[in-house]
Amino acid sequence: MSWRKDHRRPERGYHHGNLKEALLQAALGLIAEKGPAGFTFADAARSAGVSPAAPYRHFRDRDELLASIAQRGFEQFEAELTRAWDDGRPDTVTAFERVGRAYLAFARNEPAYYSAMFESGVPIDVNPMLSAASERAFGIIRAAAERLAALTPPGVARPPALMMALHIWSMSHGIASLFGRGDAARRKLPMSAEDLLEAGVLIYLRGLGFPAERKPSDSATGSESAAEAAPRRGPWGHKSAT
Amino acid sequence: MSWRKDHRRPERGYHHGNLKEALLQAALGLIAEKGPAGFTFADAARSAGVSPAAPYRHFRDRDELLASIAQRGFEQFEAELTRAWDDGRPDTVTAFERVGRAYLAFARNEPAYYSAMFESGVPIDVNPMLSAASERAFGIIRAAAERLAALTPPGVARPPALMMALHIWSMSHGIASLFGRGDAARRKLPMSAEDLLEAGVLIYLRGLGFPAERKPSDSATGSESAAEAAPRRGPWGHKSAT
DNA sequence: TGTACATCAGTGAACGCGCGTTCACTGATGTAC
DNA sequence: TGTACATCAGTGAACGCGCGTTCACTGATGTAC
Repeated sequence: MSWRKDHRRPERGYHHGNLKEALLQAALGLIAEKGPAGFTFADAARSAGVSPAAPYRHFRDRDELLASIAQRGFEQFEAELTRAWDDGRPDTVTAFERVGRAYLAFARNEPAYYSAMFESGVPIDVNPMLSAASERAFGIIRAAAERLAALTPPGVARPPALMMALHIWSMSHGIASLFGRGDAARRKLPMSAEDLLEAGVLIYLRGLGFPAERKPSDSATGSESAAEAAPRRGPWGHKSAT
Repeated sequence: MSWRKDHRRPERGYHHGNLKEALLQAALGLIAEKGPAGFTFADAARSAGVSPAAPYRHFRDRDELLASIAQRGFEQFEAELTRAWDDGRPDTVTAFERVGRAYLAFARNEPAYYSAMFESGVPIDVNPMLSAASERAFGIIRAAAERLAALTPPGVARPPALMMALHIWSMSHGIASLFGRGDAARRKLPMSAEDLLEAGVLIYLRGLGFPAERKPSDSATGSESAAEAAPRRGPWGHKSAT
């Protein structure tokens, strides 16, 4: 087709061409297989098909590789949460619950990223890029909580929006790490993790005055649909599909 | 004092005398230091002052040692939760919140046990003794949730008691693993983990109809104090002591 | 009470292995002129 | 367009290390008689 250099088959001569990326992918695969503690720098090199010394051209050590993966994970996580939140459409509560489901979906679909982010022991604070990425992801949850806080019916005592965000994050993370993944160390559940989280969030929201006393439209944004006022039932009535 | 053999000084001759116990303690200390992934069988032997072959007399391998620690952790955990629950005294809601605090306290005070139990990758299901111990610990939370469920005001939709127990467990575990320990990988919080959990549980309980519509006494047991009816305020009004 | 013997619990030397890391090197690529 | 040279990115051999595990062994303990 084309004779342009960029389109050459990646025949993998002496130079790999994109080893950094290949190492990240290889490590991700190994983490998915054996957990974040179960892969080594040499493993990643072997899996990428290069000599054990090659990774040193791209990462100072294993921790730097792991931190890169965690950072990328947080970025992808943020993107998923942003998409789910969809700026609070069609209404704040619906979007909020969707964020919760997106959280679990990420933990389930990207267990390697998730464990690199939360279970690998990578210190978040010491790496500015990493902690910024982490903050941006949490920022989505926090922004959603702030919109929710602005809607809380008057007269209902509520904590700061930050705290609400932390509650939702904690419950999501707790469910994800106790029940949300397929590995053998997790406990069996008589319901799906998704149903468990949805019910928990619903009860929590009810404790904040939602949706019984919910306003017909979000006065904070003035753009919510009438679906906002539709009555909601807990999901614990129907059997889980899982 | 006494010349009885049992009272001899443990002069550590050829025979250790209590090596199994010593290995468990040594491993516990190493886990506290470096995490459950960061210790080795040889480490434990060295730390207990014996040759690297000695542990094989007591444990098949590192996993069996780790499982023993996790089991012991669950037993101690169960004891703490039982003490905190105190059979629902002086009233169900107060005792329930106390269980939550005990959960966090255990995670904070016994991080080595906690991580062996929940973060070490030990498969719970395949070891009957271990999974039984785990079930007994969770049983305390479930029993508390069942008492709570029996008190739920009529007309308030609520999930099965098992699900309520899982919600509380998940939120507690989420807070403990994200914010509850001192290690560097955890995130900084503008409040204490205890306050965060207490507020979260209060909102959750409010979502179940507590305590606003709470009965003056637990009709389920008929033995609760009048404090049951006292109004409760969220802890988010006062500054955290931390 | 004493003795012979079996069993228990730990020793220490040895092994093979894979890891992290360094090193001089070399093939490939980019660029100045 | 061609050439010389600098730089880049990977090689492969080597090292020291600690781990898991095995092995024949031996000191200590318990017990039958």
